[in-house]
Amino acid sequence: MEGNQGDGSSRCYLLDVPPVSRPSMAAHQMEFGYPKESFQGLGFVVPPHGGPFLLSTDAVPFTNPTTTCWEKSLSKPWSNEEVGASDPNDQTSSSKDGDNSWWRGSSLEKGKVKVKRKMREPRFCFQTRSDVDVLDDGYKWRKYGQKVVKNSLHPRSYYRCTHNNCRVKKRVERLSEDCRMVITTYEGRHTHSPCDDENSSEHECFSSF
DNA sequence: CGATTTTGACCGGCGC
DNA sequence: GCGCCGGTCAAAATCG
Repeated sequence: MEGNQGDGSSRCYLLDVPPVSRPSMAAHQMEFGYPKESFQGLGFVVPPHGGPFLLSTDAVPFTNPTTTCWEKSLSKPWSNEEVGASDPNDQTSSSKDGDNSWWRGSSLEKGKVKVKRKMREPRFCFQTRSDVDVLDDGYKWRKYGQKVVKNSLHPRSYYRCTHNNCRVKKRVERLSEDCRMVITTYEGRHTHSPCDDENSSEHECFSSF
């Protein structure tokens, strides 16, 4: 167990999103409460365009008592078999096997080895207090599944970035103890900037990182 | 009409 | 080896 997942670059952060938060938070998004350097210091893998994911309009700093930040313990160490590079920053690893077709890629040879796609993608887990499930982080997501998981009363939703070359995924689930708390887990890194998706001028600020 | 969501089935990994 | 569980696929339904 140990020694294998110490590397798991999964971090969790707790943010506090005011109840008025709407699916369009991005309209008035702002950087977390802290500079992106903070994330890097924590082992955060910053997406190509800069900072990680922008979420809350009311992000609280780590020093705030209501904020928790923990490293997500992975039951599965995301075996990084050969996906090699072992460096999540190595973007080539993600572009080599997927040739951008996440939706058709595996439809073929269904009976065969599905894929050894157990690559260790960087994962960030945010715990936010919000009444909306999907926080608008500037990217466009498409839901591809929903599952009821064992330890949670609420179903977990699976989303993928709709951008062509981007295979970033995210899982969204609510805490069973507190249905106002939403846990969003991002997996992978975007190969594009948010405004690339939305092409809505509102997001231009994203690319400034 | 195209894009997105829903939903059940399928598959692989892991624990027992 | 078997069963459980999480994650993904894909067809159908729904939405804009």
